[in-house]
Amino acid sequence: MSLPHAILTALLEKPSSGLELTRRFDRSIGYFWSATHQQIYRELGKLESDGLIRALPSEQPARGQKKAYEVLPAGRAELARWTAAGQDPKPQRDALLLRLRAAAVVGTAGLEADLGRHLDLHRRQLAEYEEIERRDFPPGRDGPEDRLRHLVLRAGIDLETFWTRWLAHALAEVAGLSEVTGGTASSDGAGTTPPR
Amino acid sequence: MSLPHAILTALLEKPSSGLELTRRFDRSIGYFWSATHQQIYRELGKLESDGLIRALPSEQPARGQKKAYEVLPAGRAELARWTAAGQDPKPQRDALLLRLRAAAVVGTAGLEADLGRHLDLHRRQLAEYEEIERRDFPPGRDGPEDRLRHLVLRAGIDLETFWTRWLAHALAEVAGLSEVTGGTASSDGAGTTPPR
DNA sequence: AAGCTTTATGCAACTAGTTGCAGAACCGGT
DNA sequence: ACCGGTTCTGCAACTAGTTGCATAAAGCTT
Repeated sequence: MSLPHAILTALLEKPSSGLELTRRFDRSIGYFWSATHQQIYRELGKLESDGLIRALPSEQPARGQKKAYEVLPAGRAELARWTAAGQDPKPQRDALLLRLRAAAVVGTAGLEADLGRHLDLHRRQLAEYEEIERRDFPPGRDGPEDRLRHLVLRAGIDLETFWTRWLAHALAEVAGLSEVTGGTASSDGAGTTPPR
Repeated sequence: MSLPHAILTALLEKPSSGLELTRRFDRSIGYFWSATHQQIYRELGKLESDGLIRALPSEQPARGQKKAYEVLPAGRAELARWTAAGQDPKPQRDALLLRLRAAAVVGTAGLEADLGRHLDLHRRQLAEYEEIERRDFPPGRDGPEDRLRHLVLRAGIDLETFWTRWLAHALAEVAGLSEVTGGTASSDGAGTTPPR
């Protein structure tokens, strides 16, 4: 139940149309709460009919016509309420870790390439975050809002740093394994599931 | 599309009934791929009708009666296929970071308590992981399967370490902010959304 | 043996997120 | 003025995950 609040936040930062929101989700907000344009349009409709946002009155709002929204007081209040409320963390889901665990049972064949690809992706993301930090948070700018936003960015940077390190380590480990066993570790499951 | 593979992995490690699987998901597998008993029962049915697993023939399988499953060769093959195949990482979703960003706009009121609660949860999880490491990976045990499983556990430990550190830092930062502004930073949105 | 609790399996309905497609305006070039 | 690509909005159908409840057997209690 966070998408509407992600949208409210984005709209408070700057009133936007559906597509503008989509683009901003692809850049900044989407780094920790991604959404497709479909979700966004649907949610905008819902938020409007709930009276939390409204379409800025401009040109006639026809199909294929840009339509910008702004947050109403009720929307700001709802966002404040949600921000203050406690929430339990969502259960984790990480397919890569799961695959590593599966590899312990069925063998590591084919894993290396994908680990490398992930490493590359995380390196890129890290570089992007660092670029943003350089651009948006030069030493000096540190009003309350900046400090909070910087904190969030730091989480992103540190997370990507963690993943690049871990993936590099994992890659070395997996490479070591396939070297020893000649391509696949325990691909017959011996040692874990004894043949019956 | 990872749940069936999580189940196959778990069943290869040890044939189990639905409830046993559920419990094991709550402990080890669920740390990086959680699932409710509902998902598991449904998926077991699907996997069985697809011929990837089968019910161990034992007592008559009536309702309210334990029914254990084991993986068939086709299931092992499917798991190996999936493990080897490359997959794009799922888009990130982190409600806490989102809330911090919202707080930059609507104020930090009420955040501190919840940050503290999250810190506590992550500390507990970290302690649990470290306990598992002590118990299951004493120095010496390092066959191929152990190395891979240990690698996964290390990811968990390092992630939780990261979060506890970051949360402690965030908590200090937020406390500093509310001290300066008297409880809420920029709760009227000034500075970000100039009043029109 | 009658009732209560726990264990185990499962159905049905719902919410959130994804994918594929389509239609209207707008913006160039010819 | 017409055509073709791009922008912008949106519907419909699907997949994955969650919540609430039902039902059957087994074990314990009196």
